Amino acid sequence: MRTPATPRPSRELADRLHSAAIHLLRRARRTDPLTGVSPAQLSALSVLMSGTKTLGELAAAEQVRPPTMSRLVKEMERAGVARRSSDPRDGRVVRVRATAKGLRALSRGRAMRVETLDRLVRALAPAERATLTEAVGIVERILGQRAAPPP
Amino acid sequence: MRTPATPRPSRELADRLHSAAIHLLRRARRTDPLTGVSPAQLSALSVLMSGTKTLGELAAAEQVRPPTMSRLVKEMERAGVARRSSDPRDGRVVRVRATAKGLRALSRGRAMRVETLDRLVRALAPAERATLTEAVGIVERILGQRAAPPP
DNA sequence: GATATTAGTTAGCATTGCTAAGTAACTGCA
DNA sequence: TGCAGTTACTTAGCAATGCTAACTAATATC
Repeated sequence: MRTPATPRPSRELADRLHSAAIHLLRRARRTDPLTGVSPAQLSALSVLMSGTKTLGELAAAEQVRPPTMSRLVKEMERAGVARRSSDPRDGRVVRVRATAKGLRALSRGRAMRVETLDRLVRALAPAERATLTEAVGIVERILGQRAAPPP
Repeated sequence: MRTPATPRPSRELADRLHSAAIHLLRRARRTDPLTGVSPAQLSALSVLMSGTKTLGELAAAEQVRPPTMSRLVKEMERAGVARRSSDPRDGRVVRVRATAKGLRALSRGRAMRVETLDRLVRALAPAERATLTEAVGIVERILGQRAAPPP
């Protein structure tokens, strides 16, 4: 990799941000197998946490094609973590929602991931935590993540 | 999700950190297919960027079992992005290194990912960039990223 | 009512993960 | 030295998850 004659600070930051995100997630994911739910199912469940979605919406949220999601939902039903129902307004649409079992698995997996990260974050000095909190807010904002919290 | 009576600030930070990393990477990865190299190969190449690795080291770095890496390296050889050689000191060991073609693909893919993030970061105010830079440094540190190079 | 569009499914393929079991090379110790 | 155990990797075979192409059924359009 060649370093340009005039280094661009924002570019270097983007690079380090990228790398940090990769390594952070790699660390967090280690506990996932303990949920007994596969990674794709776990990820889909996280989308269903906010309520029922159509199969197409779920596929879009997961950045996956409809056939892939169709099969994944079938497996999730078989595993008892999701249920499908038909839309009374539009017979083409398949509505998908998480079961209690699915939500429990998601919650457990999430808790373990967060606990892993929390152990790292707890060790920080208050000022560092503040910096990190502020930075996370910035990242959420630039990704357009200000998802409105449910009332 | 139930909020505990006494919320733990570090736990909430860990949760947001987790979510931010997921969404950041999801965004960055969108350009990957343009490299013509599969995701697993691209990730393995990033490990090989720092030089030759044994197959076992590569598997460990990628958090994958040896058989999986064995086959991946075979595919990478077939695709012309990596080459294997034997270790003169230990006949059991397989050394793997990236080819020029592999490094080019990696570099291209990385550049596109970083460019995606850079576009987001460039829009920030200097103070926000500074905060983000500091935060990335903190994350790098708590993940213990100064992996000791082998002697 | 014929035609076009949309939502999902089915079929078939490629990639990538795993475990179990095998091979070859090295290590250690009587 | 020689044989047993360990280590590094490979092979074989299975499961999960991604895709495209082609299909069905329902709705929308004209």
